[in-house]
Amino acid sequence: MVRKEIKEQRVKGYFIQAAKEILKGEGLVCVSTRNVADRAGYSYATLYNYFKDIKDLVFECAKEFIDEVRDFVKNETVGLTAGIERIQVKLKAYLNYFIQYPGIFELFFLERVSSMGNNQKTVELIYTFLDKLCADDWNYCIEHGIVRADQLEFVSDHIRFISAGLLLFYINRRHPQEYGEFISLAQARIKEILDRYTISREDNPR
Amino acid sequence: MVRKEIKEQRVKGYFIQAAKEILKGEGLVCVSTRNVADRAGYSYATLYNYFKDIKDLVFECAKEFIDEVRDFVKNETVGLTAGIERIQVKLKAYLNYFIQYPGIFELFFLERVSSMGNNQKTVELIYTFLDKLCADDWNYCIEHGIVRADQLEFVSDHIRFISAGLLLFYINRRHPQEYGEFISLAQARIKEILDRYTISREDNPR
DNA sequence: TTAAATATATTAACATTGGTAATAATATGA
DNA sequence: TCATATTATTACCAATGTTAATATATTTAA
Repeated sequence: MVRKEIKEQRVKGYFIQAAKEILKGEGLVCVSTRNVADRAGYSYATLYNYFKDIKDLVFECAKEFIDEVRDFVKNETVGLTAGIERIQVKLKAYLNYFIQYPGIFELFFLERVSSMGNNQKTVELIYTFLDKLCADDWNYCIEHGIVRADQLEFVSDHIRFISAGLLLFYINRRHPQEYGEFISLAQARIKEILDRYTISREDNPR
Repeated sequence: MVRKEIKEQRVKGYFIQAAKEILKGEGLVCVSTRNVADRAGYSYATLYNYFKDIKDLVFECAKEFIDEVRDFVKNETVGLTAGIERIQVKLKAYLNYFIQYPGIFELFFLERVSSMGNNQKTVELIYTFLDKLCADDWNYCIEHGIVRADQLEFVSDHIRFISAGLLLFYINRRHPQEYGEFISLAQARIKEILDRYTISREDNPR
């Protein structure tokens, strides 16, 4: 019966919505069965009719947040054409999203892998997400001789590590203390990496 | 009375020792009042006569682990003289320590800042630790014109961010999957950064 | 040395978690 | 309408952090 599945998806959605709201507002630590169920308008035990356990629910949220980050970044880059400059804008938006919702940074990068059970696919999705986000731009850069194809992996990995490191210290350790300082620091650092691994237009033979 | 304080320190030490063992072996998640007290040979409530709460105990451990990492790194660099090569060796040892004891990485970098209460000094100690570890070497490099003084902060920060990012993805996300791959990746990346910000001996005017 | 005072440790209890099983309520189909 | 299947809830359990009351050592003073 299809009607049954529609209903099931609907109720699942209520729980996911509630958990997402808590994650965004109060962070992972506040996502408890009681808390989520209260907000969804159900008893906490009902949650177990729709999710294996609380981690299962949290990872359903993660999946949806991936789309949300993508949309957020897309929204910040409307009208821009592919290339190094757009990578910088995308990265800024990417960092800003996690600063706005530290709970989601926590969920994406800090949550213990042990607690993810069989959600390895979601973990992989998160890991490769930044690369996919900038894939068009990297392709453009390679096609136009702005980045050497054999250096692509190194530079994109480098940016991934730096971004995670920056966010980790800013969100989790308050270094630097001010947002303005963080963002200018981050941008300078990203610019430096991109400069290092790109061939400027003047030098570009084509 | 001094005797009283000696005894107090002694019992405190038993709890800290027990907690450290659990942290090293099973990680932060297993450090519970009951678990620690059992291992220390006391009731769980006794713990509260010596520590404000469980986080207080955990941060006492953190302080001791800082010394432990320092010793570990020192031990791996006996006989080496100050300079870029020693920084590389120190960084390798630093990374290896956290890979050997992921629970301590978790404690140092992943534990929520909110749960640290008034231990801001310890947080600061952890944050500046890597710089202090390499301070002699950086000084040597500046004095010998190997590193430009005005670039020191940038490069040492860069290394901090990259190290944290590398460890985060390896320990918490299993990327890359193999230790061998991780260490060669990490070393290549650190070497690249150091090369970029150092003036090679041949180029060195002195 | 022994009784009072102090310090230390333990038990009992509470609240909050995640999670399960039995039960109640509701919807579905003949 | 009534039996059946589905869905939600209550009542529980075990583990956690934490506190208060109580028991047990230890020290101090007579």
